[in-house]
Amino acid sequence: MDRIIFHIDVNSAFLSWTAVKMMREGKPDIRLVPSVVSGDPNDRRSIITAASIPAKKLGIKTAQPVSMALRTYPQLVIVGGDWTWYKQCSESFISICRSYSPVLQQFSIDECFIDMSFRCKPENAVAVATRLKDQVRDTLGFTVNVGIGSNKLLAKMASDFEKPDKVHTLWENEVQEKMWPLGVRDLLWVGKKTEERLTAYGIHTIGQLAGLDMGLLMRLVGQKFAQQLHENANGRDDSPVETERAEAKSVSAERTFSRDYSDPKDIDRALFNVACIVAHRIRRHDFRASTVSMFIKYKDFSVAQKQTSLDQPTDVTAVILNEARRMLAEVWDGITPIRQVGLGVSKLTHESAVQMSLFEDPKLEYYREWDRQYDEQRAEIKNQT
DNA sequence: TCTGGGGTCCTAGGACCC
DNA sequence: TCTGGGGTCCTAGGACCC
Repeated sequence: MDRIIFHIDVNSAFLSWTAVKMMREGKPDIRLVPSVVSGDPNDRRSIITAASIPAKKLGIKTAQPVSMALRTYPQLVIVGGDWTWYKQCSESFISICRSYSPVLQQFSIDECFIDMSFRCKPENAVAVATRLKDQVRDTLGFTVNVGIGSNKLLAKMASDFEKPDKVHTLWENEVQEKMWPLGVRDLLWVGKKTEERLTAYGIHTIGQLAGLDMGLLMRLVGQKFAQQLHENANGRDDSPVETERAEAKSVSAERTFSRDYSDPKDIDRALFNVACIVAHRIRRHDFRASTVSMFIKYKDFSVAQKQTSLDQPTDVTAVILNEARRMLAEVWDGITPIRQVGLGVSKLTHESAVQMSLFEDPKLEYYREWDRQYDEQRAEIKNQT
């Protein structure tokens, strides 16, 4: 049976959500002028998290440095983000979508898929999607695009057509007309590198990709990816709408310095901070990690990274930090300026560590107590906000 | 102009075991 | 003494997503 999938995507999410909040405070609608949301508006190293449509028309793009956008348009309105507010907006948005179908997969903070197969007929899908989109706009104050297709890929591609506040269909019989003329870069999973490889062989459109010889495609992008690209370019995708949220497979944190640092004390302080954040996060989800990884990024954006396996899974900050410090000493000469440090853990389990008191570091109990106090303080700070 | 922060999945090569 | 092949785990690195 043919499925009916909706992909709902908030238009310029962070920017729209900030605009709604500002308007409640009696301020003008920043969606109507060139404006952007960035991490820290005062930091020259910040990049743009979301841009208004007028800003996009000037060539300002998401992920572009703020300083670059200011050069394009000095009067650009720059606002900071508010995660607490964004989470509230996201929850309200998702709950409206869920009222249309319980078979919902949240794809990110501002996107979801719903399976409407048993909820509407193909011929009234557009009417239902329009109702959903209008309901979000009229009750929450921000707009969404709804893409309709017979699978997730087509629905997602459709929601990316003209914006904002629009409903588009991309049924299988429309693939040739609506999707094949698009550039390969518009196909989901085709990024910069893949685009370069494809255009080097004269493959510019999704239609050309759809008809490409599999042998050649495999040599260009690898076997598995080739198969997926070939299916997707032909509009095929049998992945289900996953209602269960998958458990995290890794947790990481990273910090970019306001300028490049080369003093080991500064680097160690940053490593300490990210270790605290990562370890706290895994404890909160009752995880323990068996792999610790760290990386440093230099001025030229080249990265040196290391990863190591632990004998026993841990959630102790000091254990994770120690491994990271050891690896840092292996990859860094102690002189070359560093732009960014990061630390991550993976191979997560919920197993409690096997207690081998005979061999266990006697300091471990002290470390755990330190972590308990850290977690308590974090909880207090959270309660205050 | 000078590039954030948080994730997922895949591939390739080496070590080790049978 | 020299040889093969498969399976699994580990690390490094690359590409993509929002």
